[in-house]
Amino acid sequence: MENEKENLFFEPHKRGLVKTPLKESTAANIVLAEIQPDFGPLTTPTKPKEISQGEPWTPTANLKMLISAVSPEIRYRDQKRGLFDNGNGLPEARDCLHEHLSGDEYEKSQPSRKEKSLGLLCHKFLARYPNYPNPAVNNDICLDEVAEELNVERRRIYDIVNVLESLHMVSRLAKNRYTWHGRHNLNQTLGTLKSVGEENKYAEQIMMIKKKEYEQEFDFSKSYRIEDPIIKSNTGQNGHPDMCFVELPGVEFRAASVNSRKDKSLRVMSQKFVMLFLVSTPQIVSLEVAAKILIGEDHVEDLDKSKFKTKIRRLYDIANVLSSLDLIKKVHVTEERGRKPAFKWTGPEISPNPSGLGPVLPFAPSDLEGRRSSKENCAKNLFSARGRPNFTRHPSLIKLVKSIESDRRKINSAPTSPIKTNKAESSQNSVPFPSKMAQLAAICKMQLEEQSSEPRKKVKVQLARSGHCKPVAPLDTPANAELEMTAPSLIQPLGVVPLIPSPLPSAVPVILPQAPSGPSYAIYLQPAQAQTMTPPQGLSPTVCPTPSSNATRSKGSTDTTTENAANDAPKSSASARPGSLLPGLERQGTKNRDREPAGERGSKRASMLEDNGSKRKFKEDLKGLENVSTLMVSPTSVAAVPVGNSSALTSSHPVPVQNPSSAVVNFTLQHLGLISPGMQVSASPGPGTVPVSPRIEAVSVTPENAGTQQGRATKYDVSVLGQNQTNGQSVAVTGAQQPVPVTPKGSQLVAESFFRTPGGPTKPKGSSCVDFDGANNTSIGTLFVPQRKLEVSTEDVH
DNA sequence: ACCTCCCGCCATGCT
DNA sequence: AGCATGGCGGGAGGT
Repeated sequence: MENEKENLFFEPHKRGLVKTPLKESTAANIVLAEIQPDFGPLTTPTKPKEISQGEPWTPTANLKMLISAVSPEIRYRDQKRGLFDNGNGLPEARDCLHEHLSGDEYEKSQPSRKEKSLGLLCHKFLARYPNYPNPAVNNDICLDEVAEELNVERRRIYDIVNVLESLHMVSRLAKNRYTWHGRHNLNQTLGTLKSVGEENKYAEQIMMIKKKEYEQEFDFSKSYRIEDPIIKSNTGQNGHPDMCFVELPGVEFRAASVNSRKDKSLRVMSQKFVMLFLVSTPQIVSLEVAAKILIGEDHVEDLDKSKFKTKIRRLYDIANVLSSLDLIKKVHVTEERGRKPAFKWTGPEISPNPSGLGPVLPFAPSDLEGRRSSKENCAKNLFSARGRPNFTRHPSLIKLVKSIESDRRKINSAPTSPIKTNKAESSQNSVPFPSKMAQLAAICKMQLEEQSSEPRKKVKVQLARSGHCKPVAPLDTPANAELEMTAPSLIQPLGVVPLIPSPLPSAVPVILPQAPSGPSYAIYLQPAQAQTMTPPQGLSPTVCPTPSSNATRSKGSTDTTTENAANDAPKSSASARPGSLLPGLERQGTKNRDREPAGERGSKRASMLEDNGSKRKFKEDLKGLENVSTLMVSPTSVAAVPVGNSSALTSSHPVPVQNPSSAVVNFTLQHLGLISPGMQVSASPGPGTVPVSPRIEAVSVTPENAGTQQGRATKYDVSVLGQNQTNGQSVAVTGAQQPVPVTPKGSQLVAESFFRTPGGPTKPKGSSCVDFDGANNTSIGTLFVPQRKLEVSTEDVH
């Protein structure tokens, strides 16, 4: 992680490949990762120690040292590592060592549970490979070797690889062999997942669950049950396709065995989990909700507690890997029920790349190439699957894929690399260290960044500005940026949020045509399901935006204020892939991310507002809301256009849905009391647009591993509900995310935050937020929700 | 006591 | 049969 830079174009662990005895490898040593690029293939593995500790020259290394100095835990770990290094993986050696130790000592020498965590292991694993591998090089991964080198059971490697596979960061080549793709396809994959998530109406589902919860809450007599009629109905009827696995051509599973595998549950779960983040507005997803949704999709019938528990366990596994990838980070959402573990998306903001609008990040030359041809391929086999989700592809496809890949390699050889160098920074975040250290780490990081990436930052800022100008916030993402450049016309104003539930064009699975530049994705559906998919029907009407949130709010209001969330977004994202080709772009994405919270902040305040309306009343309100929602916004549509993604709109909906009428919407909202009279939701992103976020529930998000993300403690109020609120989304789309045209100030802020945020010591709760981007800084308006008044303000609260 | 999630049994399915 | 995969959930470490 930390040193990805170095890894950039090195062949992924050749050493491993050629190396004979794995044992020598330094499993432990690699911990944070730094792999020296040049281990010769045949050379014996260099001692990890050298590697890991001798990185002084790297900024990362410095950071580590600092952290280590400060953190006993880390130091301890390092020490252990040292031990191992000495023993160098030879079990015998280690044992001997242990023999000399007293029980106590022995214990200490034993890696603690934490040190064996999947997250850490994943970091080690990732450290072995460059984020953006040179396709020309051999990027094969031998699971056995990796397992040995990392000193873990192969089973654990599967856990990691399966998740990576779900993101197309690796693809299976053959038994025991995978190919490392790194992040080349990541954005594209995420875009696809987002599209699929939208189609699946995950946003709606989340809302429903939330709603249910609220209702239950108020209904004391009811005990909390996982099984929900709603869910069931959703899954069953709403055509929720039980999509199995979204593949990216060229990266698909090649081994028949794998393809045939029953469910690929971990992989599928991982994708779905990611989808949830991508479609929810505050990109925060609680494990509980995620588990319910995932279960719901599968077999609602069997929902039971044990299943739920199991699901949660799996989600933790997945979350650990995703966290290592810096795509999410753990937070806590405080609701009436108390603190609930949740995860916040910290990955790049992405725009759906469904039908063809370009993939999110077409930049990489390599990708372009692959994409080109992939489209065709995909389509064909999609349907191969018959009874069960079949991942098997037609032979011809395989050939295609191969050829594509070879092309890709040729093409890619030089490409991307240069810029990527910075990634190290981002990865650093991932290293888990005590939250206490987080700040320190953040600071260090900041410093490092400043030192190393000044130029880049500037770039980022610039991009950000441009992004602001863009109508839709999401556009800020790299992808968007690209879009903008290439096809400005495509971009739609925020207002464009489709209020009309549009039947998903893509209903049938299948292939998501890529933009010209991008490859298409094939979604394998169960045959039966595929059919179902089409009608968005059932659910949409029901969706009730916020009601539940309100409820929550009341109770939760108390908590609400409290938290700080880390908004590391700016930093994390920025740092995340410094090296990437699209540094600037990515950062923008980050910005967007940051922005999102803005709306939430408002909600927080709202939370403060007290309502305490009677439950009954609340319910009534809910009902009203529901109706409204039905009337005005289809969840689906909302979901589809999460953050005002122009691309999404265009692509997903063949016919750009025009906002029926912002006036109508406003009227409705006002009428319902969802927004204050003064407020306006405008269809087009413009100044004055009011981002209204229905999420009433003010939830505070507390970043958990500050360490990972550089924990800056910034206050970040998030309404949990926001995740799903349809309404919220719809409304939010309008304004919140897309701040008005960028004001100079805004941009400045951005820049500022960019630099400052990370390092900033914890801000007192109240403070803050400045980190978000300028866009947020404007207070937009107040949203009234039944009983509660939500203040939607993007501005910095203090 | 609850949250996390490691660990490894064992089913599944390919070779 | 043997091996690769990976579902699954008991139960233990952490807080």
